[in-house]
Amino acid sequence: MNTEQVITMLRKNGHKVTPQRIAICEAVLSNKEHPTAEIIFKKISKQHPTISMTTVYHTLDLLKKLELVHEINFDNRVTRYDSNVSVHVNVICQKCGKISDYESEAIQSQWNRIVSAIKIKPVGQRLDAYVICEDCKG
Amino acid sequence: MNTEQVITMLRKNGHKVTPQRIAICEAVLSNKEHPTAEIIFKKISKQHPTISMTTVYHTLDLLKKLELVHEINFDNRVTRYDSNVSVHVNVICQKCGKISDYESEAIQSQWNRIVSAIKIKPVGQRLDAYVICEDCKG
DNA sequence: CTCCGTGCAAATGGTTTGCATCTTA
DNA sequence: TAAGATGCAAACCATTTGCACGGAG
Repeated sequence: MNTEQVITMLRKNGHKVTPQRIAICEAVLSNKEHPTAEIIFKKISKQHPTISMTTVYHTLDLLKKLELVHEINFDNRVTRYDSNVSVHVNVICQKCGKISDYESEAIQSQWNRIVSAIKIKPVGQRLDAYVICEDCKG
Repeated sequence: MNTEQVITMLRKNGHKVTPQRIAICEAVLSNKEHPTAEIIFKKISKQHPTISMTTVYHTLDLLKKLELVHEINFDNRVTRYDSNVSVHVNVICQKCGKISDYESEAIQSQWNRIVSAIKIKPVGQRLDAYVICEDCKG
């Protein structure tokens, strides 16, 4: 999803296009590491020194409604935003919290078998695998 | 997991056995609906009128460390506790928030294929499927 | 010109922490 | 009796809300 597509998407749904919104959209859609609102805020602050957390939260809510991002909580308290809305596995280290995404045809088809076994048609999904990563095993 | 097993588990790990702990353990381990700390607190309050949220939180943290429950956030803000630590799918309605568990040989084996495809040995997992349930479709 | 978006400041509320008292072992 | 558990009250802090100003359409 590039900048023009985001702008089109916003206009199509009757939302205004502001510099802040463009910056937030670009920041979250390009970051594959499940950033928090604060991480996005800090990234954008360099270009938009007057931006506020309020606007970041409002815009992320908007993107959530437009189905461009998913909201997920890996650890407590802080919400993370995932711009990968396709079927994938989040591999999360229990010690250091590092997150890696795995996405493949195989994962997709195994998941399809699971949902058809349950007889549902999900509108979304979340697959987490908790591990102790190599760095933390020592 | 019954009461005696919980008591044994606590003692084995050097923790004291108190009436409050027994009540909290029984409440969370018998409730399959992913209760919040407050739900557990209210359930126990009838038998233990002086119990506090502080104790509930402390005990749930303890059970988490002993791997008897998993901590999960389906919606924002409030943490839920899942006493089902086996491989299963949480089917969650996006509208009303109702949660159903699905567990089967098939799900277990498809998940095994996914983790072996990624070449990891997870210490735990979480599988969510988001749906709009029949009641909310109308 | 109108409506929506922005951002400051204040409120919210689930969870955590400090600490004095009580209980288990 | 010592180490740990309980529970009140206060602190915490990510997120939400109220509101006045500003910019997009």
